[in-house]
Amino acid sequence: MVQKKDLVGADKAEGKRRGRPRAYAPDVAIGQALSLFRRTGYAATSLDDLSAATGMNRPSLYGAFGDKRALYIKSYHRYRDDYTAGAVDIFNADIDIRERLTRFLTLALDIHMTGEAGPSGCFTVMTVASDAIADPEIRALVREGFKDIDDAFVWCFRTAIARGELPDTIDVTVRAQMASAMIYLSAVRSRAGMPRAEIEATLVGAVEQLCQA
Amino acid sequence: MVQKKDLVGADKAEGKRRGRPRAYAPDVAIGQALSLFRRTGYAATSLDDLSAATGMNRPSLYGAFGDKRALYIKSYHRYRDDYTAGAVDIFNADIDIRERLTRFLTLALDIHMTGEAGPSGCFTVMTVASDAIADPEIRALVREGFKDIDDAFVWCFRTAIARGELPDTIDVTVRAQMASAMIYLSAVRSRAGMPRAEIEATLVGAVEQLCQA
DNA sequence: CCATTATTGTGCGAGACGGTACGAAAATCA
DNA sequence: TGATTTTCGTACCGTCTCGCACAATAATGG
Repeated sequence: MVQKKDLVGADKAEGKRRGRPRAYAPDVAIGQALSLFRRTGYAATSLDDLSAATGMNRPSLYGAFGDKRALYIKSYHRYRDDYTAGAVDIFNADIDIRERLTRFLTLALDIHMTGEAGPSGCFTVMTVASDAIADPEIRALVREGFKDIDDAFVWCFRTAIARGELPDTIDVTVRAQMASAMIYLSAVRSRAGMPRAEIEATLVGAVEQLCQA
Repeated sequence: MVQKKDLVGADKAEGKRRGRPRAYAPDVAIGQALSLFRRTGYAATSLDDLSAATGMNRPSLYGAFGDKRALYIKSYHRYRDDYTAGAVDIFNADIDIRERLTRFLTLALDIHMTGEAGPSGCFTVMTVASDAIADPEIRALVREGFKDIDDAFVWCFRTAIARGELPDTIDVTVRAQMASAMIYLSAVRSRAGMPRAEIEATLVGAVEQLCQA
């Protein structure tokens, strides 16, 4: 949970920094903060908890990332970056619609299932369900996140039509949003503690249903 | 937000109580607590907030419902009761599968859209996304809630097959869970602030898709 | 009219919380 | 070595938090 004090490698790109070296790697700390935020949510996660999880004391935490809200937003961006990194391969792969949807939903399930103390679910859904959604900036991030997923699935179905795998009579928008809904299902049920196999079976069945002509 | 001090009618069924009369109606207070919990979540809602929302001071709140956790659980039961009350009519109605699914999803959307300061979403999804999910009892309640909705949709599709509206070759379980997923979509997107018409259009399209032979 | 019962509401106390000031520590630079 | 720069880490502030003690209040019972 806590970073090692030595061998941080914080000064990888830039030349030797002037003062006392940092005892942490900022990107590692963000990852640990993200883990904790995902497990316990925004309000229930204290700065002391974050301090313990990152191995940084509160002032360092504040100095490096700003206040709790700023750290949360940085964690959110980290989450999104991790997510999209995994999605790129699926976009580029030369596979049919069933395979593509399956990979997307499996990727989501993988992410939702991660967590040191049980599955943590989807950070975006966590955020929308928290009081943090009252914050306009966070609200905008969340909506953007949902839209990106919708767009990804729209692209999937359009590509499938272009490849002749589905007729162009289907309602691409509706199918894409139903696929998004299956991600919400994965998020919610994984966090509720339902067994992975059960959720996976549902997703597989949904893919089949969504790929019907 | 705050209950009127007079004309409570707390002593409706039981005979005259002995001591000083209550300045609140317990069921009204639970409803107000539920509203607040739905808006701000478990951790971010303080007893002071609940006190202000119900018009009861903290000691009365504590004496009447126990601590915050107990009040949350009571609020959850209230939410479920309200929900199921609306669902009964839909179960009993002599309507086809499209109409039945539409009514269920519209009922869900109605609930998710309620809230004094914008849509509050689904209390069950809020709970699963909060740190309260670490509590075994609350966890069990949530899973039970999800299962009930699944079962309701399974019943819908089975009934549709029995009425000859759908072939018995469809995967009832998968379709039911996809319908549940559309409820999660309603919950998540309403709280994210997406316009009702947009969500409604998605639900309508999904019903059509789910009722395809 | 007084005792009894039940609730109200002020107000307290110990602790957690977010955030920050300030001196100690550890590096580089001259 | 000594000055400078940057970070670390203790210690602290004001506020909020939950939960409860205790007296005032308002009803009923005799």
